[in-house]
Amino acid sequence: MVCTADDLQEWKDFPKGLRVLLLDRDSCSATEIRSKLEEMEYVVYSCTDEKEALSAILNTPGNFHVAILEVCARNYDEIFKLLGASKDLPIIMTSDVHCLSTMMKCIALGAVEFLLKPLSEDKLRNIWQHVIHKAYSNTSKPGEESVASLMQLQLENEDKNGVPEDMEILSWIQDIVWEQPEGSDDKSQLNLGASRQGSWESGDQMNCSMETDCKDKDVQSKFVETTSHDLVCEGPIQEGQPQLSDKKKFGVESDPLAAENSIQGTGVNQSAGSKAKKTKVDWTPELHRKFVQAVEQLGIDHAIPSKILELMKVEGLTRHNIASHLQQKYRMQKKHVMQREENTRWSHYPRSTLQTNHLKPIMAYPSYHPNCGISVSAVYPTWRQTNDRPPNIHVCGPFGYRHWPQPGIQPWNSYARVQADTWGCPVMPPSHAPYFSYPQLVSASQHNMHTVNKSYGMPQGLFDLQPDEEVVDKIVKEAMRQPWSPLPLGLKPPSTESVLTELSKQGISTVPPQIDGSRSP
DNA sequence: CAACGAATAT
DNA sequence: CATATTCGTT
Repeated sequence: MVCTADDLQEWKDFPKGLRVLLLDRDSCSATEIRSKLEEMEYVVYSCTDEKEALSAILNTPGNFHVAILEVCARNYDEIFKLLGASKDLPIIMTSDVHCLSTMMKCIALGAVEFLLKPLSEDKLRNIWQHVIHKAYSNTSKPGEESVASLMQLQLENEDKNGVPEDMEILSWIQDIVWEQPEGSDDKSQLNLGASRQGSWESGDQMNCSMETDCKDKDVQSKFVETTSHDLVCEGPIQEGQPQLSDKKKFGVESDPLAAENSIQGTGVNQSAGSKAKKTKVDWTPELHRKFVQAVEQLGIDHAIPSKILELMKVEGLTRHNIASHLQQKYRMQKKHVMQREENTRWSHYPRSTLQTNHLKPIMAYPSYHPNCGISVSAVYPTWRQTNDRPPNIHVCGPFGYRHWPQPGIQPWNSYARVQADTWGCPVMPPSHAPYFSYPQLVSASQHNMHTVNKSYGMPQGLFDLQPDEEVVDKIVKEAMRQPWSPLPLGLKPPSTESVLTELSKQGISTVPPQIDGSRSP
């Protein structure tokens, strides 16, 4: 095979240096793609006709890690031969023609992904994932083993600062696995990855109708992701797609799939001419991620249902749905903040049981790096701070303590005009974080945190050191009675999720260990 | 009136 | 429980 799991393990700076075979008749487009790829430090071999590509693949097996092949009306047949010829090489098809059946055919024939042109950086950036997938799915079953190996990879990258625990790594992996830069069109990778070849039929069709309302059986497919925008969505939402006219060239019949981007569970409605999308919205992780992304994009201050709705571009979803979801999240956030609040008070004296043993005594004011705390927010990948917020923080009171009732600051449940953020983003000096907020894998149940963890594959576990429940409870209640009590202001360290997103946007796909600023030598 | 957030209902 | 629906405000 082209690239084995072992290769990957030893690969420094993966995916830099990944060798990409590029076939594009249009030299303009080829050049463009090439330069983008090269910016990401992929190594590109381009060719302009299929024969060349074919011989490159056949004669120098192992020379490429991944191929990007353009499909068009003219090379239609040859390209499929190419597809067939390269078993181990992950092949990404690309085209400027939006033709569903062609896409399907490509995928069915083994292409790992179909990217519609133009190929943005975002689309190209993650092509390495296919290499990984191929490599691991060839060695072992794609399931656990591969993840295990990945974990090992991560661990090896980790610079042994003792910070992350197994579970944390796991959640990294989860993050990585779940993390597709939104707005790009590449999420299909995951689906493909999960279900491997040929399963598109089930994958796609179910979007239409398969979802009968035999709910309650939670067996119901989670895979009704609302993701596959550009591939299939020709709904009203998307900007005009003139490409449709090209269909004929490819001999496609009328569009088989119509209401793609819609929420699942609409099976019921269909019959009635009107859209009676009354079915419950299932907030799948994917859907939720869209939501999250929308919120992030808007910035917490402006994340209101209608705007979120616009951004999510999910057909069938209503403002109410969003509002409801938002509310739920919001509440969750509030609750946590309050708890965390309390934790700051309780954390004056570091518990010995914590892995903070090797942390040195904390400085009262870590004026350095507001962001250095480890992800308190691991639990809240949701609310990324917006960058319009200056990095200097108002810390209330000395370390570990804040003057609690402090009049004159706005209520935390109104929209923040100042720094404080409505969502109650973490507000303590970053250096505190390690004391109480590691995503420890405490089984959340013992801490009454059940609401939080189970959803959306978020990293689990929160506050290791909780005072007795009733105490917390009491204080929480008190806090609720005094909404005017200000929260300390501060910055939230970016969530692992957003960090990873950002990194991947910058072409860094592995997680540098140093992002965890909390470790201490 | 529409959209919001909170409260309440399912 | 997760979502939907209702309610009072803006």
